[in-house]
Parts: sequence; structure tokens; C-alpha cells
Amino acid sequence: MHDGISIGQASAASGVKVTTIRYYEQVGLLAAPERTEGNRRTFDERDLDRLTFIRHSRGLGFDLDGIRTLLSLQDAPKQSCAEADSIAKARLADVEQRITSLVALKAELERMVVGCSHGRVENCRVIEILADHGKCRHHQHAEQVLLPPSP
Amino acid sequence: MHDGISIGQASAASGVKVTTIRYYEQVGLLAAPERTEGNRRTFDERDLDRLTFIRHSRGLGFDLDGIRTLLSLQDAPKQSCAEADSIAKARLADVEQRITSLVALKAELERMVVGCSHGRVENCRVIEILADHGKCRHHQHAEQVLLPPSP
DNA sequence: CGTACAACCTCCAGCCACTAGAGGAGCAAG
DNA sequence: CTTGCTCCTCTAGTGGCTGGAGGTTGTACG
Repeated sequence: MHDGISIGQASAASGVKVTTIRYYEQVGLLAAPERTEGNRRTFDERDLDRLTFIRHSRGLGFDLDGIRTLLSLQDAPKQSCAEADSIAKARLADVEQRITSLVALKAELERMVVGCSHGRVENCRVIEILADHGKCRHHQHAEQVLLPPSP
Repeated sequence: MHDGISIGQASAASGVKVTTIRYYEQVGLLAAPERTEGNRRTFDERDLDRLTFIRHSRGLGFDLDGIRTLLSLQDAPKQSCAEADSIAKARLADVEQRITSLVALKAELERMVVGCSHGRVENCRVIEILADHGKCRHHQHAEQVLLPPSP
């Protein structure tokens, strides 16, 4: 029993910041933990596992909605894992798409930086390419490489 | 003179959405354009050039602050382009960092997805790996691959 | 026992770069 | 004159936190 640890200890153990833990509770990603007499949260092993799960998932770029689903799946071990599979696959496709975009971006940025002769702005390759999209090799990046909100 | 085009036309020509153009004006990225009698904005060629510059820069992932600086440099052609150069270089470094992270993520996600035998959650590789960070090959991704806000 | 100080609590505002919606005015074509 | 489009302003919401104000609780030391 009473293996209750404080939010600070939970934070140190899981690597999730104190404020972020409270935020996760607020948005229902984490069940509201028990409290001490003095109104402090006390976490147990299960909470720590959840926090680690969340942190790892966030590290892999899943959004909180996806993680919510993943967590609920974890709690239902007899269910088919098709949904978990498809969430992960969607994430993988997203990551691949993003890599492709970023590699094109990298090429373009390198062209800009390498071409810059470090003189005055009027001859600057960086400004010049930005100003004139026609001088840009990778037209696709302007189309919809405005990559979605990250990671 | 009066080559004034409407915000809708400016949007179509530059590829920047109408609401976004108004937003750029609001945050001072674009000077407030003239208005017609009926209070409609009228844009000219210079505005269009700026919009294109901004769109291209955003496409390359520069943030609005960086773009503000880049734009002000463009207006001062006699100045040294060192600052433009360093903004672009910083962006390049960022993109390279991001690619590295994403490639590690991709590997991890592939391992999860490929390992999944499409059965029940209790044997699901996806859930299993998320739950136990020790089973993860690429430990670094949990460290700080929570990539910054993105392009 | 008092007191300093850390760690905790709640609530609210702010970040970025937009995006969406309400509610209304202007304008051209039929 | 009416329909329907574009435009206007203003406000609030998005995601995933982060930071601060202002207050309470717990602990270590003298």
C-alpha cells in the first residue's frame, strides 16, 4: 500500500515535468491521483508506467489523442491490436513524408548558403533565392511542405 | 499608378490565404496597404513580391521573426549579408538535426509496425515497446527529440 | 518552538502561426 | 431589386505545453 510518491519524484522518475504532469491530468490523459491530507497528489507504480508510456509516445511524435487511444488499448489486452497498428502506421507514413520534405529543404538551404559570397545584400544568394521562387530548384516545397505542427 | 489588386487576387497570385495576409499585416510583416473608398485593401506589385518572399521563406521553415529580419535586409541592399547568411545557416543546422531525429524515429516505428503480428493487444509489439522504453533501440529519441514547433 | 525555505497547490495568461466564425457592408450581374 | 460573392472587423480557438501570481504545506535547522 501507500507507495505514494510525490509529483516531484514522479517527475524525476518519468522525465515528465511537474507542470506537464498536472496538464496531462487536466486533459484526462492521466486519472486524477489520490491526495494526501494536505491535498498533495500521490502517485503509484501504475501512474509511473503511464507517464513513461506517454513520454515515450510523445518522443515518437504521437499526439495526445493518439496516445489516449493507445493507452485505452493497453488497458484492454484482449482486444485486437489493429487500431494500435494503424495509429503507428499513420505516424510512420507521416514521419516518412516529413523526412522527404526536410531533405528537399536541406538541399535548397545548402544551395543558398553555399552560394552566398558573404558580400553585400544586393548580391546575396540567400535573399535572392528567397525573393524569386523561380530560382528555386525544389518547387514542391512551397506547395505543401508547410509541415504540420511537428514532431 | 492604381495597379491596385484586391486581397483575393493577391491571395490567388501569391498563394497566401486571405486571412493569413490580414494576419501578416496585423503582426507588422506587411505594411498596411492603401484602401479604396469602400475600405478595401489594395495591393501593388511590391506587396505581391513581399508576399511571395514570405511564402517561400515559410515554405523553407523560417519563422516570422527570421523573415522580418530577412525582409528588412532585403530593403537595405548595401548592408552586409552576414546576418542573412547566419539565419539561413541556423535554419540549415536545425533542418539537419530534425532529419537525424526523424530517421531514428522512422527506424523505431518500423520496428514496431513490422513486429506487430496483428493479434491481440496483449501480444502487440506496438503497445509493448511504447510501454517499456528499455525495449527501445534508440534511447536518444526520448531525450530531446520532442522536436521544436516545426516549420 | 519559531522560522526559513522548498515543494506543493490553483488559476489564469501566453506562446506560435494561423484558422474559423459571427455579424455586417460593399459591389457587380441578372 | 435581389442574389450572392467578396470584403470588412473583431473575437476566440487550435496543440501542447510553459510561466507566473499568490497561497498552503511540509521539513530541517537553530
